[in-house]
Amino acid sequence: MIKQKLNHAGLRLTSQRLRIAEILFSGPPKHFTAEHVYEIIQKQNLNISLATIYNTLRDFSKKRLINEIIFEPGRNWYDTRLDDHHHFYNKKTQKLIDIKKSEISLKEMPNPPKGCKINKYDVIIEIE
Amino acid sequence: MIKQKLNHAGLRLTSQRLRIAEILFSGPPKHFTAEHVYEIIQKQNLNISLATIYNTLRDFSKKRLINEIIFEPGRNWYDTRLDDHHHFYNKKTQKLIDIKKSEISLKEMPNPPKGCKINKYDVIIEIE
DNA sequence: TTCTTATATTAGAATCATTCTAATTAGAGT
DNA sequence: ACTCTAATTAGAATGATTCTAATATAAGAA
Repeated sequence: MIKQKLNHAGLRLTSQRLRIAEILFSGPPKHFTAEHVYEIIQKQNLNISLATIYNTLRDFSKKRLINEIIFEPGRNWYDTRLDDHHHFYNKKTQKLIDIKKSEISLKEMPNPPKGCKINKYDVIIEIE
Repeated sequence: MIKQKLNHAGLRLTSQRLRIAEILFSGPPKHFTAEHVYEIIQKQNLNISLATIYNTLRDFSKKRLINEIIFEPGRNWYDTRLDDHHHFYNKKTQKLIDIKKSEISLKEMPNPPKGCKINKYDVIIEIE
C-alpha cells in the first residue's frame, strides 16, 4: 500500500507525493522522467509544480522506492522496477527495454577498489 | 600516427583537431570531459574555443576515435580506450576506474529486439 | 600557384534539464 | 489547537551543451 511505502521510507504523506506515487506504482513497471510525470499530472488537471516533481523523484530514488537509470546525457530517467535487471537502449526512439537478469548476468563480479563497496551495477546495451 | 587517424576517419586536418588529438592520444588512456580538454589547452597557452572542443569531441566520437561513456547525468565523458572494457564509477570522487573485459564479461549476450542490432554495451558498477 | 567551395572555427547567444531561493503552506506529534 | 519541522511553490539561477551566423581555412581543381 502506498501510504505504508512512504511511511516506511520516512517520507511525510503529502497529497503531492501520494498523487505521484499513485501514478508511478499503479499499473505495470515504468521508465519515465520528471517531465513525463508532469505531463500526466497536467492531463489529470492536477496542479503540482515541476519543482515538486523533481524533488519527489529525487527523494523516492534516495529512499530506493524507484531506481535512477543513466543512459542519456542531460536527462534523468527512473524505473519503478527495483529487482535486478538491465536494459536495451534504443538511441533513435529513446526507449528502454527491460532485460531479465536471467538473460544476462555477469560471469563474476570484480572486486571493488580497497575501502569501497559496490552500490549497484547497470548493464546498458545500446541498439539501433 | 595522428594525421593518418584523422584522414582515415574523413576529418580535415585542422590545427585545432591536431592539437586536441595530440592531447588525447599521447600518454596513457584517459577519461575526460570537454572542460578537461579545454583547461589543458588553456594551460598550454593555446587558443581553441570551447565550442570547437565540444564539436571535435563529438566528431571524434562519431568516427569512433574515442568512446562516449554515460554515467553521470548532465555531463559527457569520453574515453580514449576503445577496446572492450568496463568501469567502476565512484560517485563521491566522480572518478572512473577501468575494469578489464576479462574480469567481467557477460555470461551471454541477449538477443536484441527484431530489426535492431547491438551497437555497444556498457557495464557501470557504482561504488562508494 | 591561385581559385573555389565545402567544411571548420568562433564568440556569444540560446537552450534545456535541473536545482536553488526564499516565502508560504501543511503534516503530524504534543 | 499549537508548534515545529519539513514540503511546496513560482520564478530565478545554474551549468553543460548546442546553435547562429559571420569569418577563416583545408584541400582538390585548374
